[in-house]
Amino acid sequence: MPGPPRVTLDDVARRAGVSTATASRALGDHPHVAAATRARVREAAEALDYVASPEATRLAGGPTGRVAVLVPHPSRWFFGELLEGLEAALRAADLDLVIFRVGGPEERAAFFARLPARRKVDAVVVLAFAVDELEHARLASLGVDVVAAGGRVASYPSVGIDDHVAGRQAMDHLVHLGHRRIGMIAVGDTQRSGAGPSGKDVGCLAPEPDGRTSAWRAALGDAGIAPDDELVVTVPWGGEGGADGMARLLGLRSPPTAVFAHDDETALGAIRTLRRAGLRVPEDLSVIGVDDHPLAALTDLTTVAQPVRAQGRRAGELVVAALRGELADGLPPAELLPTRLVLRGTTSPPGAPR
Amino acid sequence: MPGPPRVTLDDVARRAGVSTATASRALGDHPHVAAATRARVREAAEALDYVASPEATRLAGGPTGRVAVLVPHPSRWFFGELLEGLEAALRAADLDLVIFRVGGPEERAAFFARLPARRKVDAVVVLAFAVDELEHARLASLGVDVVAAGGRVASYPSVGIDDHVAGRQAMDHLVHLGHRRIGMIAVGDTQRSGAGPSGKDVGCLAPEPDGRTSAWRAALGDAGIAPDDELVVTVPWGGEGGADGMARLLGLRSPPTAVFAHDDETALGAIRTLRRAGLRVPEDLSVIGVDDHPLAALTDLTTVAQPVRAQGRRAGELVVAALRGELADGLPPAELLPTRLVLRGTTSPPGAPR
DNA sequence: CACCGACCCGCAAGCGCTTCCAGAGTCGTT
DNA sequence: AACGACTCTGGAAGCGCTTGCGGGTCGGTG
Repeated sequence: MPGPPRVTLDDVARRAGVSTATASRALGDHPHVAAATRARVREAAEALDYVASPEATRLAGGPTGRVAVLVPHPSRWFFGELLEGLEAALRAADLDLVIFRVGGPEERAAFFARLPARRKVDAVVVLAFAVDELEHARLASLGVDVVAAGGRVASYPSVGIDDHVAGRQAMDHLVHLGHRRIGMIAVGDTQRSGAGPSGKDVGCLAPEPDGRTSAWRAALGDAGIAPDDELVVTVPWGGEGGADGMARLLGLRSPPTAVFAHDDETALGAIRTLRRAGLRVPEDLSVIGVDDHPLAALTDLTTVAQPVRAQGRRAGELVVAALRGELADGLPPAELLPTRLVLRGTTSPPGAPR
Repeated sequence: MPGPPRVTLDDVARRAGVSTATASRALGDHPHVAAATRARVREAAEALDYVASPEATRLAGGPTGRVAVLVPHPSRWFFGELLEGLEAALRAADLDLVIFRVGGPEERAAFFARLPARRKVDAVVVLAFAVDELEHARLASLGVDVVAAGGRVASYPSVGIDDHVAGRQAMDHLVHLGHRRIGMIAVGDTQRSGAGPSGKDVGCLAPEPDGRTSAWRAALGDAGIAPDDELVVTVPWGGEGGADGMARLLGLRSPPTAVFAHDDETALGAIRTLRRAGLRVPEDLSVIGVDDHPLAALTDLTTVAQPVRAQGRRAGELVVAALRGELADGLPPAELLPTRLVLRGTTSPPGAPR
């Protein structure tokens, strides 16, 4: 399968009647190339349907035009959405996106040990997971720019949401409705959360209070309610986790009248448990999540919406800026996109139909 | 950001006391290299933590080690899952996955017009969408192998499920429960469905009866029920589409007692409409979908499960085989993975509580 | 004991592109 | 009118690796 005869830069140059060097400069937007010449070369390239060989470009010192993205779970809505935004932004800048799945600890270890992205990309985007010191060092050894999206990793430019604020939006809503005993289903999946909002460390492997959980505590405190740690259960990510968490909460001597779930899928799991237990939502128990997953609208779930795709897009833009060397030095920028409470049918005042 | 000083093959060769050529052959498992020499070179490479520059390797005649994947909607579970399986299979073969989003017609046109993958990849994987003749030609001009996953594209090796069989599993279940008036919510999104099961054409843009819809008709026929075309509504993909479809079905003079939705998300949308209309599921109306989306389990939705990730993985394996030139000539293989009815709580005999 | 393969190995020619360096014009200035 | 300062372009040297080709070595034959 030799494919069609490849068009080389020399072909373009010849057709445009210039040298290879000039052709290269013309195509590369270098200064000191007459506008007319540049146009002629462009035209020739266009006519020949020329595409530079990434290998040769890179070998000769140029950029690869590729960026790697480290994604824990491509099949989850959150990551898919992030990926979609990222791809759009990078594609607009003519960059290709190479994906590397780093799900479980083994895959993760394998990735950082072998560093398969080595010398293949110009930048790396880390999607929503904490990076420990060792990993940070390995990444640094790649010698490329790194950007984090969907979560914060101190020391890298990043874009995400303020988990604490999002958590407050959810909790305050519950508190305003009159709930006093509010449970929280936290997710222990470190893959999912980034470093804490004030995380000074490179990463956080210890389950240091994540923003959403700290919001639970703070909201309660502000309302003059003593936080009861029994009301916080930590489960693995996913619907089943949420279901388990709810079951545990229901098993308490004094169950909550409302539950703040780490995210929508967890919330949906919690709701299934409630339904199976014969409890009505929101009459008997209110539930709120975070994300505004498309299925939240379908299941009438009250939630705190976050602009996921926009986070991906913005991260892509940061990458482009970094590659152009346009990123200001000093503190890496940490952009926080706004979240918004979306009222639907799974929350109501305690003990009262909506 | 120059990164660490790179170790070249020459360094390794020098350390092993051989020429670059020999070092290359030793590392590349070529014949005609003395075992002792090979060992010495290996050792030197190991000691120096040598990693070949993929660029140089490729430039010198090798393959790129990259494969492109064309995906319509990365954020949808179905595609994410496909991607995940694909990535795993390719990574195992040391191939990188470059993603190209080809959602709307414009993006699609842009992709095929610019053919950005040209010379950048060794193969292309098309995820679950039909390819028209023009596109097929463009793809062919890339001179690379093409594989389809999650849907069939005649003329390319592919892996997917038999939509007709899956549809029959769903429909037969409904028929066996005693339903006589069964509606179908089909999805008009051509992105989602591949060519019809008997598609001889390269692609199918016209909404030729897709497998699931033909199954609706066939199952009814086999049960001695005259198919009423009024009961088939076509909607755009997604929960909202499903909700609309259900509303239309409910508006019929004689509404169905059961509904077969194209997929789980559509089914979930349909259920929302039912709930809002005050109808109970499955007591008043049964609903079944296809996919076994993780949220189907959470919402207790009866469905026909399909092994999505496996489809991706298998497609990856086909790519690897193709790259090795191991694919038998002649008819491109079209693998069909099995689907399975998953009984849950949204179906029951008509007019009777479960 | 001379001769022929089989085996290994080194030399060197690229793969396609970027970039340093220098040459040839073109202007503007004193 | 002459000279420096630029602007634009071409020549050529790699980037790191693969591979065809030819020259040594060695063991095995007649």
